Amino acid sequence: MTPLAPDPEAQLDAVFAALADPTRRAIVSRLLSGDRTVSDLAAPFDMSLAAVSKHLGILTRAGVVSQRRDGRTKWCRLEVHSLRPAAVWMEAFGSFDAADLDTLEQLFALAESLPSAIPPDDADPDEIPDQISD
Amino acid sequence: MTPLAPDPEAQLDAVFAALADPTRRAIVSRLLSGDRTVSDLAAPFDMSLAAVSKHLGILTRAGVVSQRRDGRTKWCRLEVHSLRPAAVWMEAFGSFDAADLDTLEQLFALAESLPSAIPPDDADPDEIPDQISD
DNA sequence: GGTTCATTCAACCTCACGGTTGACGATTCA
DNA sequence: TGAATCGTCAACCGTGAGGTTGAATGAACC
Repeated sequence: MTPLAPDPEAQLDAVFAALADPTRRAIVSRLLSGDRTVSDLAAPFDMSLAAVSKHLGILTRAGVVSQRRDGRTKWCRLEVHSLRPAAVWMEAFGSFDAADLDTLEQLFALAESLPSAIPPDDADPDEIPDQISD
Repeated sequence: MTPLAPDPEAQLDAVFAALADPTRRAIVSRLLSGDRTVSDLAAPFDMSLAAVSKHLGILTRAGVVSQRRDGRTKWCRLEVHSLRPAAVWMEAFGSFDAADLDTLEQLFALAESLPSAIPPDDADPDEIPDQISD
């Protein structure tokens, strides 16, 4: 499935295009919590399994997701490093410098203001409520 | 031409899709050095002016570029702040290593649960120059 | 072997992209 | 006034996205 396109321009094309869809962004977000199977990833969406399989194909061709076969199931893994060039591209435009640190700061401040939403580094992990536990 | 889509999810769609094209990324890059006219932006490309005009339409609809008319020429300006939500999304995934993914996951879940965590960019009217919509 | 489960393939639909060309409106200037 | 310039619009073409359905593949289970 040609996991990586050699041309860096085309690579950016593929990654940005892969992220330009809410279903695929949701898939990427869910893969943050760990590897998942195709049908597991497809479960929350109101569309056919074939449609999700296509989305995963686009993510895989863009190098954002890798797939490994285990028996009759296929496990999908987020390849975070593949997002790096696109992130660097956006950084290059200063879009993340002043104003956006502000936004992140807001986000983190917000996080701290809520009880045990995001624990500090030395916090006990058991405190985390199961927000993402489908 | 509806410069900004209100739905943040659709906003991400539009910005990522706008950046998923090398011509449009080159346009955005050139706009870093300052405002430019449409034909000035079109000059380096081996395509018709109408094609570049379409690209600018896509960038404008995504809010990445604003246009103001001055006589018979139209000046295009890069709206860096419009890249912010996409940059936050990307940068978060791209720069945190695996150890931080848990925290990141919590952060995103939190951000989604609070719609006003990332304020929409139409909040500051001072920043927006006279956007003349044909 | 036959069946069920997990996933993809193939064909089809609709719609939008990315490009072209030609006509058009608006503006500037001789 | 008339002509040149700037930019968009409209129509068209080919391609691919995003979805459907149904059949096909491949592994696991009885």
